[in-house]
Amino acid sequence: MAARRRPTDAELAILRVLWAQGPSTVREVAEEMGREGAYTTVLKLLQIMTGKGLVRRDESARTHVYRAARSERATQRQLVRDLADRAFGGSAGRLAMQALAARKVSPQELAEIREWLAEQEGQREGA
Amino acid sequence: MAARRRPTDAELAILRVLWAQGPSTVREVAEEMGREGAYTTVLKLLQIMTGKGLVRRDESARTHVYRAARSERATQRQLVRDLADRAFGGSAGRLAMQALAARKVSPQELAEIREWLAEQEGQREGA
DNA sequence: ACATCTCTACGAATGCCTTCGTATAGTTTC
DNA sequence: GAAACTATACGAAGGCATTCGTAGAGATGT
Repeated sequence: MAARRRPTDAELAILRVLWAQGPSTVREVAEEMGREGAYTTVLKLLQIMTGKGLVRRDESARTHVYRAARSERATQRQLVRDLADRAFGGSAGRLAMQALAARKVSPQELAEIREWLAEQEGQREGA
Repeated sequence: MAARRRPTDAELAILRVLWAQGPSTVREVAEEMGREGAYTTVLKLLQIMTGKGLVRRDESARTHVYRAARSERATQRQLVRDLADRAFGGSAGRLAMQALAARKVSPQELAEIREWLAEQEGQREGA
């Protein structure tokens, strides 16, 4: 198995479009990205990403359709783990704390965290 | 002012040593990093990092002493913001949730999060 | 003084990322 | 069927990251 590398910036930008729009053609991706992506640049990136296994390509039609190989969720988890390892001594908890301190957190997110915390405590008591 | 770029992997590895050990010579950094860093490689990196403003160099002695220009905290915050922007639509809260889901969180970290949450709610009620 | 050790500086090689231009082939329109 | 359009493939350039070798200045020990 190949060691998993994290997506580069340009690759991530493309993945974001694919996650938001679902399977897309080169043109659809390029247009969504606006001036940031000349058509052939996006095409080249998608070809490279296909080689890396970051996206899957449907070649049944002449105009190929690309989709993200891994879910947004899974990719986010990978990126978080990676950052935790590189800059937080492997501690996801400390990373989370920095994230909470770094920006305003919406009420909804606050509720989710409260819920998560309650879940954790429930497990603790249950054990 | 130059736009702030995030430290590369190799740069971050060196910064970790400087944060842990405090101001250090090239040799001290290289030895701490073990076989990962041939002496001149570390030297070159530190020279480049000096140019970028990532580290400060004390040249008063023949053997230069390097220290991190920014605190570990501040750098972590920058990296978290950066990742939030690139992969979480700018939402630090969602990043935090993924971090909490990604790895086991220690009891101490759990306590810190509980504390943070209480603080948030206190602010809300106080307002 | 000489050999030896340590330090910095510099250059160059390698490889990846990103971008874009051009070639080529299939499709549509008149 | 010719022209115009749209698609993929490919190559190459430019830049940055990373690594290491070598040169040369300064210190040290005998």
